[in-house]
This record gives sequence, structure tokens and C-alpha cells, in this order.
Amino acid sequence: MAKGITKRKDNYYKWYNDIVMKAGLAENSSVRGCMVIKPYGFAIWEKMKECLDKMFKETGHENAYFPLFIPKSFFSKEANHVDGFAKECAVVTHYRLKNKEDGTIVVDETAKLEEELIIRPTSETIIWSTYKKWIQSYRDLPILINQWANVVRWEMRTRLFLRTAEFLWQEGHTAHASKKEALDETIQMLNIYSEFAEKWMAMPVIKGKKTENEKFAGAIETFSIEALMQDGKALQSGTSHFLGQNFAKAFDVKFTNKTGKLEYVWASSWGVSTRLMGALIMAHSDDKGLVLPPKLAPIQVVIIPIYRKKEELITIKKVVNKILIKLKEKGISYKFDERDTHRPGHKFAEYELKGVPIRLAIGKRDIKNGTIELARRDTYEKKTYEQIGIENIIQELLEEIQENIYLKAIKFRKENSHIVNTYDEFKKVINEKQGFVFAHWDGTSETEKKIKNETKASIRNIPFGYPEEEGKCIVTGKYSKQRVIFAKAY
RNA sequence: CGGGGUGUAGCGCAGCCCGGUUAGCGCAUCUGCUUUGGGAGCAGAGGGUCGCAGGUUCGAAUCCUGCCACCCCGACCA
Repeated sequence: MAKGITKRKDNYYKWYNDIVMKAGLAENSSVRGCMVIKPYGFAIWEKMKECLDKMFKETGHENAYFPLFIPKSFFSKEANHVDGFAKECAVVTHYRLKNKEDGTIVVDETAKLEEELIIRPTSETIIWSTYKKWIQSYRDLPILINQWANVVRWEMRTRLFLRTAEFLWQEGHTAHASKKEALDETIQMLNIYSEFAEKWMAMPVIKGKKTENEKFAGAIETFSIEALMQDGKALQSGTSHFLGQNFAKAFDVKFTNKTGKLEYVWASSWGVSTRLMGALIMAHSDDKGLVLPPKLAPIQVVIIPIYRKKEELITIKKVVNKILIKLKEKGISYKFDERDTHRPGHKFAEYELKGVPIRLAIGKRDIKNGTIELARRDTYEKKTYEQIGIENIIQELLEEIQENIYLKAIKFRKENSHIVNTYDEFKKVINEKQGFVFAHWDGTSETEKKIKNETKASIRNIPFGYPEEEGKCIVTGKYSKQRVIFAKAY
């Protein structure tokens, strides 16, 4: 474990990388743009998965699995879809290798595929080609399917968790008999993402609709949740798309409705990815390392014994075991780190780096006094408590920490949200302060593009739940129905 | 694809300009002793096709040519 990590204010980019690597979350692999997710990082992802999976199932969705490969011809069936993804597709062209005389292995050119296969960047096409077989009548609807999978998008530049060539995600693909039902589903899933982000990740997000420029390739409308990171940049953390009948038309998926007429099926798709890991890291962590919300921490409490001799450790263990039983009863996850290869100070630093919410330390003097020292990761506050009943204090504290880091993130977002009314003001804020900028926009793609070219800020979304305050576009002065959120984005 | 840079021990780097003992340093690793309430100290040890291929030279990590890989900035990115 290397000492020290770069400070946020010195180099935010390095700080992020330091945390990912030194906390043991992930590292770059020998494949360009692809990462190795290490056990501790994967444990956090598994917690996220577990929770989301439960939420999906509670709302009637089922898991299934579709192929990694997509025939090239499927791809071109939806024009916007292919336009959006063509430039970043990995393509499989052969199915065999052979040995050359010099011992090297080469592609066997005689084993060329009749039709190339695309490694899925998203699964709408393979899934809708399947749904065609499954759907005949309104009685077959709705289909509410989710899949946990990996996808590949050949990105030019990658960053651990935030943008990798291969990433893990879930993608929901639903089919409905009416437009309203599909739209309701789209919004329902957006709400689930938002609830997950806020209640589990302790990360405030703004729900809203994407502009034409920013929407999903093949969607009628895209909705997103947007979070603000500590460097003032926005991170799109989840998207839910209303696909209308676009994919049903592309794959000729029709059903007979109650009145006996043939109609195209309505669709939604929605997804979150390992990018959420990036969001989680950047939302709460500090210069000493990761800060995890208790609800997603693989280890909620770490217990560190402080001892000189083996006999002391034995005494400590007896006391600790009683506490561990109580923690287990309460469903609190813990780790008792009795390694004698590292000293206590080293362990303290290590678990701070790993973002463990609560640390207990117990040594000779605690044994004598019947006490235990408790330190919380979010505030660094240290206090000594009676051993008896410590599990209750821990349970309450875990909830308090969850709440505290959420409130801290809310406060940060509030301090970094700006309302501006002129383009000059806009440029100044975007350049000097960053953050979310609420401004009026005339609703045209031209204006959005102009602003993006000139300031690098894009419209994150047209937020829901904000007063529909009318105004004039900061660039053109034309009518605007409501303010939209601008920010520089990841 | 354009601009810049880097490849030397597991990791991070120095050495290269100006060729010349046995290629160094920090961290990590291993052994021993002492330590253990905030990243231990001392002593010792192990670990190298100097990115690859060719060339110049008595002699190349160092100079030359070609190739490869990676990184950064830009373009690109639901």
C-alpha cells in the first residue's frame, strides 16, 4: 500500500486515479481501454447490483440473457441507432487461428465469417429481433426484461470506471401494448434510478429530459439522472429511454390489440453501468481516500486490535468476539483485522483509504476499562464508548453517516448551482466556477451546439420538478419555457 | 487522425545530451533482531533480454535507422 494520495485541489484527475488504484478498486489491464475490477471494487459493484436487482424485481421485471454477438445486419435496421454506435463497434470477422511455420499464431483467412458479428454496444437490436418471435397478441404483453451484461464501446479515450471500452451494466428492455404504458415504464425506471442514487449511494441527482442532441440513438425521448461531482463537472449516472415504436418497426414486431387490429409494439430501455462506481467515488471521497455510504460498504465496521504480545491478542479476541456476535445479529458487516504483519497505524490509514464507515480500535487500556474506541470515516471524529451496547451505537451511527454524507453532497450541489441570465455571466460562471448552471434556452439544437462549442458546457437535462419559470434564451433572446441545466460533463 | 511525450527490477524514477569499471536510487519483497494507541527502526539479502530489430564502434541503456507499445493534449464520445 503506497503512502499518500494526490490532493483534490492539486490534481483532481490524479486524485481520482489514486483512489481507484490505491483503494484496490480497479486497475488498467493489458488490453487498451479495458480495466480489471479488483475484489474490493467488485464487492461494491455487487452491493449495487444486489440492490438494483431487488428494485427491478419488485416492480415486476425478470432477468434474462441475450448473446454477446449481434449480426451486423441487425444493426443497420434502425437508422439513428446505427449512426450513433457505428463509430465505436468492435467487429468479429473470423472464427479460427492457425500456426505459422515460424511458430506465431495468425488469423486463418480461410475462416472468414459470412456475416460479421458486432460485439454488443447495447442490446436493443438482438433483443427486438427476439421479441418478434415472442409477441403476437396483447396477451403477450407487457414483456419486462432486464439483463446484467458486459458491453463494448470502442472509446477513443478511457478512464477507469467513468469510460472504459468494456463495461458492466444492466439494460432493461420492455415491450408494451400502449404508448402510455411504455412512457410510464420509462419514468418509473428513471425514478428507481433516482431513488437508488439518493437513498443508497447518498448522491443527489436531478431527473430530467435530454435534449435532441443528447438523446439515445434510436429513442424518441431520453431521460437521465445527473449528478454533480466535486470538481464541478456533471456525471450522467443513469438513463431511461422511451423508444416509441422505432425498434418494433425496425424489427417488424406487431401485436393484435383487443379490437383485433395489428399494431406496432411500444418500447422502453434503461440502464446503469459500472460508471456508477466512478460517481460513488467522486461524490463523497476526500484527500485521505474513499468515503463509502454505509449501505453500499462491503465492510461497514472494521475492528483493529492493538497488542504487544500474543496473550494480549487472545484477551482482546475474547472481548471482540462478543461484539462480533451482536453485529452479526444486526446484519452489520464487519472485519476483524488481526494481522500481525501490519501495525495499527498502518491499518488505520488503509481502512480510511478504503472508505470503511466505522473503525473500532481496542487495546490493553480498553480491556481494563471495558471500553472501545470508535472513529467515523466521514468526520474523523473519535470517541470512546462502553463495550456493552456498542452495537446499538454502531447501528445508529451507520444511519447517521449515510444521512450525513448525503446532506454534505446536497450542500455541495447547492453551493455549486448557479442561476444566470446573460451569456456573459454564463461564460464567466462556467469558466471560473463550473457546477450546474441554470439558464434559459430557446429549445433549438443550433443554440445548444453554439454554446457547447464556445464554452464546452452542454445541456445536461431539462429538469423535472423545477418551477416553469418563463424567460428569454441567454444567447438568442428568444422565448424559453423553463431553465435548463448546463454543465461541463464527463 | 493531428500535436507532444515515455518505454531501464513488481511499482515510481535517475543515468542518455558528452559511449568506457560490476547499470543505480526510492518504495515494495525476503531474512533476523527490536517494535506495535496513526502508514515502525536497524542490519543484511534477492530481483534487470535497459520496449523490439538492425546498424556504427575495440566497446552501446547512451549515437543512428526502422518497428512496436503505452501515456498526455486535441478531435471524437446516448
